[in-house]
Amino acid sequence: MPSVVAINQRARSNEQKALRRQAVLTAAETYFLEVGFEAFSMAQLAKKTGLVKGTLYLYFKTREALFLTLYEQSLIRWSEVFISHLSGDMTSKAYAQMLYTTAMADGAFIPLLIRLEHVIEHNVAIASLIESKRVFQRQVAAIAAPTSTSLSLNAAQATEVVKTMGVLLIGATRSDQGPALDNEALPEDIQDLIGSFASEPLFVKNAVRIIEGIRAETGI
Amino acid sequence: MPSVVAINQRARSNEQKALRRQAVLTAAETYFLEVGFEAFSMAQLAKKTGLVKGTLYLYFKTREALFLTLYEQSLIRWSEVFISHLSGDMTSKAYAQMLYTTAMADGAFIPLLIRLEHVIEHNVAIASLIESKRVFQRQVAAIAAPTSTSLSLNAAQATEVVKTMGVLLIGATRSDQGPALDNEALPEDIQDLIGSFASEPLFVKNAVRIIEGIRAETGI
DNA sequence: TATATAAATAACCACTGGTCATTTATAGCT
DNA sequence: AGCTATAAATGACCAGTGGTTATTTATATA
Repeated sequence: MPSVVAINQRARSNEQKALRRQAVLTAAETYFLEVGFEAFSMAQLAKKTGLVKGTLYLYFKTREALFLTLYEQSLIRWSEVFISHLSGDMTSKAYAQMLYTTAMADGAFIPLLIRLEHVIEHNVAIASLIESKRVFQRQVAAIAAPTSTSLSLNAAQATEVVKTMGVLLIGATRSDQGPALDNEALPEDIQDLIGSFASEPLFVKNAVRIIEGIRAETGI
Repeated sequence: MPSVVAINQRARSNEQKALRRQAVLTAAETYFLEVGFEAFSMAQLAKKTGLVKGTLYLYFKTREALFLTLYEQSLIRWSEVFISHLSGDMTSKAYAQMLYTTAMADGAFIPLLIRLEHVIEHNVAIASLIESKRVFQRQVAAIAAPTSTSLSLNAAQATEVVKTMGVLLIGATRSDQGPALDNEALPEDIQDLIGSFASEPLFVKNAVRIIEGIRAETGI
């Protein structure tokens, strides 16, 4: 009764099935990091896993269901890293910078987050969607607690900061999602324009403005 | 020499071709508003225009090239409406509210804006991309000028406000892009969560924080 | 060792965006 | 008025997509 499922073996126990499912997810994440969301094909993923396309649909109802799971995992993973980097007393700038750095360091998190509502949530069972929202809610709470002490905010303020940071992160990192125009054949004015949307300062500066704005609203 | 191109006629002059191209764009926008980005198919669009799929590719190199043009047109259209609603002296809240309202009123603008970098720009000739960025730059400048007087900011601050508002708008309207779960069969905690991301207050509140943050940085 | 079960398969489906050799409307010339 | 060169329009075609399902087959159990 092997607990590891080799290729060409069948996953029969629940444990084996969970293992195979996770193996698919791991392969999917690697493949996703290679080719991105749009070029990601289920047939290719099947080849990478050594399974066949139809088998993948035994483990995930749709392509988007797979991505939703990938998103949940990356959200949890990033949250834990971010929380572990929060310290007792931080400036809003240090906090924002740490949030940005840890989020960017997780290659899958932002690209998945960015496509959540537009694409991923549109081809998923409602039950999965609800489950995903609950995971989100739980992670917001998990981050809000240390945020409250790090930034000396009350609980409601900390929760608002966390939620708002997510919103800002999505907007600010948009420029990183454009095509890779590695060749600097772009005219200078366009390079300047793109440069003025560099995601890191865009995020950090506005995160600070928002956090300080929330803090200032204390007594009102 | 008719200047209007009827169906089953051929567009030969440049003027006729431009007209037909615009007719395709108009049909595309209507169709887009009906079915959204993901369900939009070139074959269906062909049927709606009375042309044939291959003919569409005479006017647009790719599906995304069509969407890029639609985006440019909606950007210009919205800019003009927004500018026309700016007055000499506005609170940052009134300004933000007007920006949000006019942007939402244009059904195509935000859904296209949101997909610009992730999808649209990835299947378009570099020349078109550059052209599109120039249109963007021009509209930012066109909005920044009245913004400067409306909010009593200097030119650099006004430009930063305009650019940052775009970033925030994308993040804040994300929740509107989720699947239409009209049925209130959602559990209450999920409804509350979704409610806490209502795009309008999310945008307006944080826009004010950012504008006031930028204003406060004047003397530094 | 035989059998029931369900995991895995492979052929299949309708569809997609995009291409291109062929057809044909028509502007301009004789 | 009729001819011809041009290029707009067509439709058949392509490789690929996400997803389905009847069939095969590995394997736990009796």
